[in-house]
Amino acid sequence: MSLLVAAPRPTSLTESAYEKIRGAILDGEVSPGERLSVVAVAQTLKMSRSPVRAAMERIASEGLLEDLGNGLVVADLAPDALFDAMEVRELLEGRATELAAARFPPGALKDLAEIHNQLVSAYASGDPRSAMRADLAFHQTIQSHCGNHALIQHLDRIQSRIMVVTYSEAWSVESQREGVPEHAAILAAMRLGDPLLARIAATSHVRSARERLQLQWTAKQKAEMDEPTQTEG
Amino acid sequence: MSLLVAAPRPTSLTESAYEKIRGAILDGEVSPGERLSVVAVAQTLKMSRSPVRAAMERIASEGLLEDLGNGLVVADLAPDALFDAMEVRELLEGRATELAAARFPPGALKDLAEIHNQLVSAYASGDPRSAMRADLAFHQTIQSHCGNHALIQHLDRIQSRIMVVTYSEAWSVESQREGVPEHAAILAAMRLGDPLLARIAATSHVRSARERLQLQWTAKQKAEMDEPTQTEG
DNA sequence: TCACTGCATTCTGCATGCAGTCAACCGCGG
DNA sequence: CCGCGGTTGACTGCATGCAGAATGCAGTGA
Repeated sequence: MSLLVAAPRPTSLTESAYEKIRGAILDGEVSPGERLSVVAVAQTLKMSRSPVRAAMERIASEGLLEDLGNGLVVADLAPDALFDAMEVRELLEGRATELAAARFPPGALKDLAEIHNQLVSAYASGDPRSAMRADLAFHQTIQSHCGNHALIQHLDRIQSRIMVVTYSEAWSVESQREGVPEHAAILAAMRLGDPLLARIAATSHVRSARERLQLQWTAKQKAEMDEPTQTEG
Repeated sequence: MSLLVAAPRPTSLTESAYEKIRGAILDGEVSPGERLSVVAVAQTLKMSRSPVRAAMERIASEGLLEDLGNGLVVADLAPDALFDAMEVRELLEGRATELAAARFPPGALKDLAEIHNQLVSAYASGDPRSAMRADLAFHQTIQSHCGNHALIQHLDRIQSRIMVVTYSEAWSVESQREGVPEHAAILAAMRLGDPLLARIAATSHVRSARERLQLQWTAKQKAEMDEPTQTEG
């Protein structure tokens, strides 16, 4: 929900609103481009505008909402920006996985294998939402043991932004299925406790994911070129 | 001031407050640990509490202010956290410099050389504040040409956090003087337009800076061990 | 002298009023 | 039928009121 960076118990209304709104965005309940008005959300959440407004501004500063002069819309990422973000993630994730491999506790290793199994079965049963969740949990479990909090924070943020976009139907989760063997490779590297291998596995996994998205995008572009807006012609 | 991520003209009071407060923190006008109350700042800035509060919450979400239950204090970083941040910066900066080297425009090259000269003369005249400013400008000039906006954003944020701490007197700017030849190496790599060389130069520069800070820290620790708080003994 | 208690001040967090602004919609003229 | 201006509605941004909580201080008692 709040991805990885631990959130304190919602002691204030603002905190509560923050978690709910952010959760809704990350869960794909509201889609990129969709507009969120303070008053509407405040009514839904049954609180006044102040805490809602504060929460939304905070989310906006994290890049999940975009301030379009009037109102706030769920942030979308142009394909190029998405690929840029994936590149940053590749860097950070590679390092985090490397660090984690050197100090990964056996208990977490079991958890990781379990999550991996969930991922596989989620794909088997054709449940993309669960698959994305498991995918995220897989990476977060590793990251949480890297021992560098700044690294975790930045990964958390960039993953959030990526997730919001890839949740949307525009990016078929299907193609990410190909990432499963790559996950297996990462898992194996963690089992071996081999930092270098882990880093390579993680890095190439993220890069492959990006390349799949890019392929998908160019294919879509081509399709639109061949068949322009149906209203025309 | 706002480091790198371009800020729109302060069209709203909130934006104006944001820039002023953030600028004050980054310029070291308020030190880590210092407390900022909304009402006090609002009076100073001659506006109501609402925009000030919004600005401060935003800055807090960026990690420059810390919410200590009551009030907001300028964020400090424990030494370990600082070193962690430097490690992230090393990763990102290396990549950004590599990307920039491959596409660095000649005009920017002149600017970069100019900034480098400013840095050198700032050290020569013993002006640490100007030196830090020039140091920052040097890296930002490079980063701004890396072509990856997400990368720039994350670098901006992590540099901000690092700056706030290193501005404080606890970290002698003096030792950073040793970084000058490293800057020269980066400049040379940019002149050559050699991405790999640029990356190595940038990476080792940041790593060296971190190691200098670490040395300084352990030395300070040792000194405190030898001579505990003067009130004792 | 030191510890404790009660008070007063101050602050945060939230609610709400108000003005300016933007957008959509409707009706009118060409 | 289409374009255009006016009107209405809604929403944002800012100001401010208010209750609860925390903090610091003064005064008292040991």
